[in-house]
Amino acid sequence: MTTQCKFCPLNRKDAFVNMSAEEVGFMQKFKVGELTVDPGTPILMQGSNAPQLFTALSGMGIRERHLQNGARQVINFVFPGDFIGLQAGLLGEMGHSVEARTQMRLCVFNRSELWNFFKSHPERSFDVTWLAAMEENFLGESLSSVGQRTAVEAIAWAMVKIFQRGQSLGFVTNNTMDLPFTQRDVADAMGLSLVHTNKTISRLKQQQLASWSDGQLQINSLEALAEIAMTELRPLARRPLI
Amino acid sequence: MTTQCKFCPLNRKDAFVNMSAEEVGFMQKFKVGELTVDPGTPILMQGSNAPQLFTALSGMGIRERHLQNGARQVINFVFPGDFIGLQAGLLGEMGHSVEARTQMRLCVFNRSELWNFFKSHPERSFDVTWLAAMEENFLGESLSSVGQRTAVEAIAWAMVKIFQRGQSLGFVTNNTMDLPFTQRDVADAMGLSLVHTNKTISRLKQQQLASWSDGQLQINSLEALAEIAMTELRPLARRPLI
DNA sequence: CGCTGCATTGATGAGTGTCAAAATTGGTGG
DNA sequence: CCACCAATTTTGACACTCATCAATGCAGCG
Repeated sequence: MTTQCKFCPLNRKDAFVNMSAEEVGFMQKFKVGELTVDPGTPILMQGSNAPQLFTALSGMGIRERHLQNGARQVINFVFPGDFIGLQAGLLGEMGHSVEARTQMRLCVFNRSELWNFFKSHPERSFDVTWLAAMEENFLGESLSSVGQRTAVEAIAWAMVKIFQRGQSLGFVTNNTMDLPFTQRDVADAMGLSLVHTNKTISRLKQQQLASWSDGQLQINSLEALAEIAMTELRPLARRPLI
Repeated sequence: MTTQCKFCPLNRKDAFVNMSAEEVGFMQKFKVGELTVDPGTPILMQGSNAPQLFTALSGMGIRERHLQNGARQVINFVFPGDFIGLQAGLLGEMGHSVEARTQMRLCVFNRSELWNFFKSHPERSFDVTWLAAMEENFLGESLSSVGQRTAVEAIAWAMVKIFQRGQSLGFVTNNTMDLPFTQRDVADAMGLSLVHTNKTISRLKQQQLASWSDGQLQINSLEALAEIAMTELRPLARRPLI
């Protein structure tokens, strides 16, 4: 027997909407197991018709999409609480791959149950849709970054977004959090070359705004970064857990 | 009394999943009216908390997002059958604006009814989520275009996507369809400058691949374009109508 | 100890952006 | 029907951000 949902460590974090005991009970039935994967492990493959859906319990990863010429676009970064596989669950095919960047613990659901989900628990299906809308919203912001922001602006924006997400999950102490991603990941996320990304990051470091080395991201002034990124610092909404 | 749903012209197109008479009846109650707007009219505003949701019945438009420095990212193009306002309906705030590019006829729903929707008609709420997942998928593709494709590739990609959508809606005759967008719209969609977009389009015209002038897009070889764009030509899935 | 992957740095050049102006189109009113 | 205006498209010249190439350093690891 895997860990019970009522002991789920995420449900206690205030980044998330708390579930009622009844809801937890229902989710428990929906859950079919737990999966732990090592860094680098592919979790879902672009184009695949995966039978399983996941919620990230711990660890981080990336969503990425490959083009025919080998180019890679990182769609976004995966944090604990993220729901993985919505596209497979609904469309029958993933538009992107998901890959672990740290060791990750995943809560596993059965895709075939998704429909029961909608039928019997409208609140929960509403939550799924809420997450989808949130994702759509975020991708719109990303698109604006890649399309309209300069390299510095884009990287400042990415740092702000990542850092805020980290804060909400309690990953930040002393303005510092662990970042398991490579500079190539960030470069591919912002549509920049690795070299230029590297140079841009060092520029931000010189300006004492943010430093990222040895897998540690330290932000000196989130406000200053947000200013550069032309984005507003707003507290993140509480997310529902699936 | 506005036009009845059972006479909705979209429901007959084979781009869409057909609704049962019972479903149509339910949607009829959900519908609160119809709205016709002129080209250039803003339909929803970024940041607004709109009380109404729409389904485009006819005409085209764009979703766009503005940055603080005035830059604009076109998120995507709106075609008949598209559901507009999901973010407002679920998140309470739009992440982007929607603006008409031709005269548009819109089916108007009341946002406050959305929850009843989920509660009483799981199939329909499933459809809403399906559309959200589809949108997420598309935005991932767009992100890849803006981030990884060159100017020619990106514009070829955009043409393929628009043309395919046009085909599925019956807008194409003689390999030609009406395009009410400006080159600036396309430029802002692909993260390119207006000038470079213009020159790239003329290059495609010289190569006899596609010509776009006088609001008419003519595609000579969709296959060749798709090849350049590094994308596969797959028939579009039937979309549910909301 | 020699891999291999990642970060870092310098040099060079190409793809795109910016600027500016002319050509074209469409709409409006005299 | 013509004159005028605004919006859009088109073209040319030039500048610059950013990509590419290449080499070095550095850490982890079998």
